[in-house]
Amino acid sequence: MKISEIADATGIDVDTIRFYERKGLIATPPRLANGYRAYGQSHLERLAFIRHCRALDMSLADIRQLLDFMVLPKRDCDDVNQLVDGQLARVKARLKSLRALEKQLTLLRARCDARHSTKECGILHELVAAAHGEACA
Amino acid sequence: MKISEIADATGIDVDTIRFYERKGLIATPPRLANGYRAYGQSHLERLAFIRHCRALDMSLADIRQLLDFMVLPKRDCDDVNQLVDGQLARVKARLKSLRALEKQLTLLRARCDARHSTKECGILHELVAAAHGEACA
DNA sequence: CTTGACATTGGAGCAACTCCAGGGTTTTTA
DNA sequence: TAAAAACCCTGGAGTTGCTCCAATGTCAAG
Repeated sequence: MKISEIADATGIDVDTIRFYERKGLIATPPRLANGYRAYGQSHLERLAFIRHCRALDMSLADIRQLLDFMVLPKRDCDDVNQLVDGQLARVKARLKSLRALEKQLTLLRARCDARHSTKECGILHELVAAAHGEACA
Repeated sequence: MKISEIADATGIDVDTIRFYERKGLIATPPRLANGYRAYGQSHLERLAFIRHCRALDMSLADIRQLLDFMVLPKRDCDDVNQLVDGQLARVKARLKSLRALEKQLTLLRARCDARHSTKECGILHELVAAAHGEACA
């Protein structure tokens, strides 16, 4: 497989694949006579795995760990569990703060629907006032 | 005010304040005889405003726009509204994808509670299988 | 035989900081 | 009073996960 073919097969950008190689996430593939990278089944599987984990928003560092776990089976999989737990915790935390954010922004947006001069803009007023309040709190 | 004082007052890191200055988000403050930056009330307000907007997860580019709107009042504040709407849309989209993510991760996590060899780890199996499915879909 | 699509490399750029070295200044403490 | 700690300065590098670029080489089709 040439790089664009494996890119199509995995849905990962060509540049990104080369980037993963530089980062050591995938093995450097053998080359054809012309110097083109020649990928095989193992690369495809590894890249598909990476893509799936990235879709779960895992960091490359975490993914690297998971890949290591697979290659070097340790005594137990507590490490894997911890990793997923950590990721889940991060996602939950981010969800919480985003929900608060949505509320704030919705309130803010409600401040301005009618008025029509920037000087009088309810949103800007609100932002300034809120900033004031925060600075002096 | 010296930089660490305004940093304390606004809750923004000293390095970040200098970074904002380099980026042109705040005016370059006058200097004391010894070359230290000397901030005044206007800087404080502007920084507090920036901090508040950052807390709403707005980009520096958006914040720059808001600051411009305040200084140069235009005919109406549709621009401000659009900006906030855009931000709200981004937050909502991110929330949606994070909720899906949370579900996925929770399911994944449920795969492994008991088994205890990495070779047998339900999570890893699941990730590999899912990646397979995706690659062949 | 030229045109176009692909491949290679190294390096720069993005956001939004964060940290560092290597210097100078001011304040505190012994 | 002197040494130590805490602050300030600058310019630049590092972070994450790509993304895009130029300059060059290779290959398939019309």
